[in-house]
Amino acid sequence: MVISCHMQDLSTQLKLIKKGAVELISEDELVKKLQENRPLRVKFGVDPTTADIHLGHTVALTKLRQFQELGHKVVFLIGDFTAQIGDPSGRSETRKPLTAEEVSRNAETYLQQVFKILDKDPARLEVVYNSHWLGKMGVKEIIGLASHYTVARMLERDDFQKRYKEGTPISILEFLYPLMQGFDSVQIDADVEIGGNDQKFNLLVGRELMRDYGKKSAQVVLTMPLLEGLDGVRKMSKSYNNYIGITEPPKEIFGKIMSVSDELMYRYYELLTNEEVAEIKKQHPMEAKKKLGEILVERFYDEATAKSARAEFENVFKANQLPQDIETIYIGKDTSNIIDLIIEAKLVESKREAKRMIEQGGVKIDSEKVTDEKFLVDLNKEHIIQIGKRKFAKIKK
RNA sequence: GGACAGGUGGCCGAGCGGUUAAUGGUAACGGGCUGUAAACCCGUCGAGCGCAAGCUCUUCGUAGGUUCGAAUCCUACCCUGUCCA
Repeated sequence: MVISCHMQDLSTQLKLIKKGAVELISEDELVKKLQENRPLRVKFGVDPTTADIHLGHTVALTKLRQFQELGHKVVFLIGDFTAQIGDPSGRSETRKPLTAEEVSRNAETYLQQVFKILDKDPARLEVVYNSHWLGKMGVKEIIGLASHYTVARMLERDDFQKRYKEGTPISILEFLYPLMQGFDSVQIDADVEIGGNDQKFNLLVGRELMRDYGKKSAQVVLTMPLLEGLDGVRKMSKSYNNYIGITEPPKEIFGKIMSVSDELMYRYYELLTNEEVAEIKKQHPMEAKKKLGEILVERFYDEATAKSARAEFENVFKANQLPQDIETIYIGKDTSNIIDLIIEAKLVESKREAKRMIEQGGVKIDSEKVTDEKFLVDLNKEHIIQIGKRKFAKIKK
């Protein structure tokens, strides 16, 4: 396969690359690189600290895909070594380091999900692991690396500075992180590195290190906005539990989108779709939201699935019907009282919680609200139990 | 190494010998309103037993101790921050 002959003209490339980005450092340098008319090496690194990719990650992945479509090569870096250190970026406390096993397990599933978005063609995608070089460094080399940066400069980083002022701990380990990430760029010979806005500092360290290590040209830095999570306030993150995972079931993705505020919906349109936000705002918000749900489900599954996710939603919540596929739970008894039943079905965590649910009118059997805590359920017949608005289960003996 | 300050429920943060399963905020959950929106309003929010009033167990960094009784006092240890070297 010929790689470099499909290069688009400069202004077209530049326009697409800048679309949605927060910052490009520097445009001049990028132009120079593009003018060399070769596939650029576009670095993107992830720490496989969790196995699942969520919508927030797809902002950058979408950008990478665009680079691929422009004929460039994505160097996808799995930070299997750095994941064991724990990057504090964007958070106010030290992250727990992971074990090697956790990391490699995560990396595997992570890649599977990345392939849903990126082109797997080896001419367009290279996957590398930073343990290959970082794992081999000796103390001498690490000290050498550390000598390239100063404490004062480290403390320039926003979150370090904040934590330092607040008196929250920063371990020396964490100072090493940006250096290692930067060293990755040296190893990879990155032309461009993409990252979230919170990564800006680390990405810039990469630029400096590349110069220090005598590279002809340093990487260009392209930062993308952080996607707000479902609460609309904090960034989307698994640890805040405000995320939509791309492997989640279609109806979950659709449902979560529907529960988002209108304001946030438009933000999602801006960062995750090609739609014109101004056009979208002309529609009824609910209609627009359903459409967004469809677009996203289609991206991670397919069109038919997207359509049925929407139909399902309309059935369950508008027409007040039951979902299509309810999990069936088998209980090995003829009868059971309602409290034990929903505990056994793992719909609630404790008896106290079960009682509360009933007291507050959140438990339904076969669409009938249960008010009696002692309600006895005949399990020889199949029943449908509902807890709250969205938990359903079929119960059988 | 020295001098201080601090470690409380998912998070923040009061309490500083009994009235404390522990004020308040926030998150979460249930209900109402709605477009399963958001905002807002009401309620719940360690666990087990009991129809209930209530009873019991576990929880305030860790381990001991004092006391009729401790998150609160003492001792040791661990962890964090500030200042000095």
